[in-house]
Amino acid sequence: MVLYLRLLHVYIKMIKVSLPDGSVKEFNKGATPMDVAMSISEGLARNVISASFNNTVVETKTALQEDGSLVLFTWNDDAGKKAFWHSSSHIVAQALEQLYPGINLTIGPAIDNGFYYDVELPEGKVISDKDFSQIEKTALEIARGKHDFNMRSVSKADALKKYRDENNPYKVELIENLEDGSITFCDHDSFTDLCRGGHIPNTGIVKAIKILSVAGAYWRGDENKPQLTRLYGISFPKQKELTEYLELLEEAKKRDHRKLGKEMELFTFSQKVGQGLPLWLPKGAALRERLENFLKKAQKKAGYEMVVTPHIGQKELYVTSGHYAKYGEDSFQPIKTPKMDEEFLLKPMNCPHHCEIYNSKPFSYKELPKRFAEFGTVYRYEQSGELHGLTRVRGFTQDDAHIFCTPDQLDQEFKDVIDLSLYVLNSLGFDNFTAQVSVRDLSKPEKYIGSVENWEKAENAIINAAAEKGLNYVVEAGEAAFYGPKLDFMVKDALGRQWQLGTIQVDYNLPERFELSYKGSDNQSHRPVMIHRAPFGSMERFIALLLEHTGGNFPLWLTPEQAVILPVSEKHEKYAEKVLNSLENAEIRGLVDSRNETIGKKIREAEMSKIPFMLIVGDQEAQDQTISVRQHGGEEIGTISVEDFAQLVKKEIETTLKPF
RNA sequence: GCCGGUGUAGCUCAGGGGUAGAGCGUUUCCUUGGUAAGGAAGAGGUCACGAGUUCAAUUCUCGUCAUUGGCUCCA
Repeated sequence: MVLYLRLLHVYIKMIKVSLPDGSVKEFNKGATPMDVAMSISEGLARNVISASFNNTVVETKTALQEDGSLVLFTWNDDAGKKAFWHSSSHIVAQALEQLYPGINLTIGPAIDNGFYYDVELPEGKVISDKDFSQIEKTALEIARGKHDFNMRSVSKADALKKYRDENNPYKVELIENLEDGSITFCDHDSFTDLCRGGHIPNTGIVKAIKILSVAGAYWRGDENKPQLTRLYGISFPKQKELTEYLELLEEAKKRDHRKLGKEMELFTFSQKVGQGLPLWLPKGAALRERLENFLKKAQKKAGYEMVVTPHIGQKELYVTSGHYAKYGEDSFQPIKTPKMDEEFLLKPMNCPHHCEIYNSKPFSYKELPKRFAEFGTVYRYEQSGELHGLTRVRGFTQDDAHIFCTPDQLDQEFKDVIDLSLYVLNSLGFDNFTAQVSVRDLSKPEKYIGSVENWEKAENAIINAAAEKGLNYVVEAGEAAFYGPKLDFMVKDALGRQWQLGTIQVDYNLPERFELSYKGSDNQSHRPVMIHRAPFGSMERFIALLLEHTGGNFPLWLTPEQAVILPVSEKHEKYAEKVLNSLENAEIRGLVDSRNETIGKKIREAEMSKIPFMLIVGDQEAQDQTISVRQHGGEEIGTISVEDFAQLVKKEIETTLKPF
């Protein structure tokens, strides 16, 4: 019977299309997603720009040949935007072909915010931002032509011939890696491009195109291959949306930590000191101290012990750890001493030092885990082009700690570190982070040291812990450190770029290399497991992201001077001090002597420093034993008593800094 | 390291082959004890650095350094 029905379907050329709402509709074989949209409503048909059929991206005019599930996408769907932006990259490519005859196109995918196209320009040509408006204009003219996007299959031989004739080695390379029969081109207007599909119906839907930037990008991401010119762009179905997007970018720039750091006098750089070596100004140093104390407190409760190690170590130390072999050449070069053959390296990480601390005395299994913590400043010779404000520097301080434990304790320790990391992120208002589990690239075993067995153990331990803690995590192959897999907490900056903050890494290799051991209950010597971890990651990057997230408006307890108390004349100073003293229990400081300064100036200074609470103390207040409290920005909270204010501050601190 | 951009007063920026400008800030004085207050007067720049072209370079060219958007990298 079933067979009969199926045959009947084939006979009358009908297909069943199931839709996301669960409904199933019948259509003539060869119906397109656009036909399906039309059958639902005209409005939907006007807005549908892309579709997926049986989980494969299709065009809106792809003829459906079999039963299956169909999802229609509009501009409001991510998949719709992808199709829109990818189609836009075709339009821009056509504009580039018109403007730069002899150009070689390579690839032009959609990305999270827009699209890019990698091209090889004709000899001697460059594109700079001055050329953007011309490209945008040309692309828009093409778009206005309302040209349909049409897919067609091409044989491998024909495809190769086309691009060999055009002398485009990049497309040839791409096609050579494709299977004959699966190769498709996409045409619109007079333009043709190798493409696997996913386009909007026609170019006319694209109403606004903006070229955002130009950059160099290596072919296939390989720095040994030719460098192409990459144009980044974005497009919208309405001009207004482009304007809004550009305004959003402007807003984001205001939260740039480099701008805020300068305004708030937190840190600076000096050409004389050197590239990528931040100088912390008094207010920035105070902020760092606050953060350090916050973490130290939590770590103390979690059973960590502080240690201190020097900033340099003998070369031999890093040869033992394996870091020298891996990074020696590309690092700050050894420091010589008057003695022959004696070389020291600036420490690029704290682990080897901490291993030697562990080695300073024998441990029983009863004493484990040992948790050694240090705010350790390290130096890494990052490529000059990679330096970026405080997020990528050459000298930075890790909130580092190494946990030495028995294999049995690993799971629990790892989970405890996850808890600590989450506590840190949550306390400081980072709610939008993702967890990334970085594992080996199995195809490149030469990149990693240590036994396969240990790697598998470590990777499983991390994935289990992440799953059990309910983290929203992704697994990235090939992102592991050379000595072990890791779990990183990723946070986006103001412009949406992802940065790694906290990190937790399982390491079976260093204990091996440093011959670490403990005496087990069986009276035998055993190898401990090591966890590297840094909940902030580095003070520098963490503060950078904290600035971009808060726009500089920190929770009360974080600012160097949380409250300014402004006695308006000498006779009120005693009273101001009383206010101060009553607040001191709540960790408030910062009496500013304002005797010889005008009120307005002090207020201005306070506001510029983004101090969230300001107290003005005068006759009235002294008499009533009250304070008038204003929040940053000038909004008056009200008049309250000294005691109430102290309570308010205490409450603020308690709610912000939940006990760990 | 590579491909683009940028570098002018403390900050934000304009200018442009004839050795410099604005706003804000800063200094002094006056006014005002109350929320980025008003008035007056001043200070402050080898126009990142070096070389070249030129009668003349801050301006044009090249190099260096720094910075910035990407790529590669990220212990």
